[in-house]
Amino acid sequence: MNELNYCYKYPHPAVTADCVIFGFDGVSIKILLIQRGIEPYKNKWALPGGFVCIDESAEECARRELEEETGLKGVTVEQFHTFSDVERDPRERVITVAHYALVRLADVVGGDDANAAQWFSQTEIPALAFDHDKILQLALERLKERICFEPIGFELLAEVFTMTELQNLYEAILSIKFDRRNFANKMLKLGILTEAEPRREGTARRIATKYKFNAAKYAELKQRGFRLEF
Amino acid sequence: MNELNYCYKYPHPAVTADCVIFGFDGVSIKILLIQRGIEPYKNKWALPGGFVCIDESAEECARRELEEETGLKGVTVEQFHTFSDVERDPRERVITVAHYALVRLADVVGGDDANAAQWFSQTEIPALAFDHDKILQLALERLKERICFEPIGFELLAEVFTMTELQNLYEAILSIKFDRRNFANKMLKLGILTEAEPRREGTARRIATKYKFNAAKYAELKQRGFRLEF
DNA sequence: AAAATTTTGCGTAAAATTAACGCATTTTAT
DNA sequence: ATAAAATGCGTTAATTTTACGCAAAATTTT
Repeated sequence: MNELNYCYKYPHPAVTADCVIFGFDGVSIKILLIQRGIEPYKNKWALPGGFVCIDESAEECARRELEEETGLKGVTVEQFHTFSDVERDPRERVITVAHYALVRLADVVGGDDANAAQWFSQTEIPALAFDHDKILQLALERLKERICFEPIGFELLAEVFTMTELQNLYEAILSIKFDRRNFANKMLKLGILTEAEPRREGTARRIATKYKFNAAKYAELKQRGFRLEF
Repeated sequence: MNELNYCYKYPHPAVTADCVIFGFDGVSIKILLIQRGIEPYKNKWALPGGFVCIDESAEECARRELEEETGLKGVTVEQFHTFSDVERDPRERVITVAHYALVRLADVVGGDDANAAQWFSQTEIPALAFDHDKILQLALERLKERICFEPIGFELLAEVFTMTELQNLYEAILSIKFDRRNFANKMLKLGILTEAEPRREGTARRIATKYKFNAAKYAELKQRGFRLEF
């Protein structure tokens, strides 16, 4: 079975969906890559992704391929750009819809049995297959822009976190240092954080306050036309 | 010649590029639509656009189709979303890369001979073919977001304009009223406007100052990491 | 032509926000 | 035990935003 069964009056490009998956280890941003098992670019590292089936949307494809290649399930991906240069792929004309997502590193361990999926720091990233370097670069830019206006950062942290952890995340993504006290004031004034545990009394104080992201409050504020900013 | 000459091992979707073209008549935002001459949706209004050829990028296709269908030449379009729902088109699986652009209405008149291309105000827009209503709606949202951070509005005005014209444009896009004096101060403080004509002396003063957008100055500021905001 | 209205330029003052930093105590690392 | 870093709770000055006044020039209406 190697027949060419799908025929059209005009040439059709193939369409793929690729994923840039971001994680955070407490210090720096991580990116999830897979090692290709077949030609072209065999053994090269690449973004997870694959061909869009005829009965699924690009987003559905991105999620399916992500699970197949890395074991990551139920991730909410969002498209950020479509790459349509004519010579992107040596095999045939391929247009790719690039997506990104933020995941908790803790949720990932163990998903990668058969597959060579691995997290890389930005500094460790090897040369990637196809034009995936370019795709990754744009994803990083969009992540920076996005985190300034929407509270997507919380998706990278554990459900409960300290203000310092949150600040480290923002500093890692934006490559900016904030004043600790001003950062905390700004975040708290937004009104989208809730204290997660009652503060301890008496003896042991001076333990960092734990917070949760309050999605309900954010949704309410957003509807009233409110905007995050950093 | 109606043969199916282009054959593949797996099914391939068709890919199109569509354009949301914005104009401004001094009072309200206009959108350029074309009337379809063939089925499906024959005689319905739709966004300019068409099938991506095998040797052109989506952006190149958008520009080509725009010229073919409306006579508009040399427009810089920018993609903003790819629509890939399975049932978008009754003929076959079609994925579309949606673009938008801002043009000066003055530059357009006369381009539309053979084609039924027409400008519509937001309130006049009829039900559109395919999912083009959805595409247009997202384009409007993106335009609002974008104009808050990048000086794209100048592309809609004549080269030389008054502060009041600029304010009217912002108010039309954002559906917000600004204080005239505060708006002018904010715009001038950005440092991206240049006075276009020397102000008249003596007798006739009190004629609105004319400005030009200073692209060079904006480029310089942007490189230093500066951000527009409204 | 006169009167009324709108547009334009040039401000000011109060309110709100941002930015820079102090300090004592507790926890963690050496 | 000692040094270094983290945490909570502020203050103050500079900057930015917001609301609005007023008179001259231009425009529209009567």
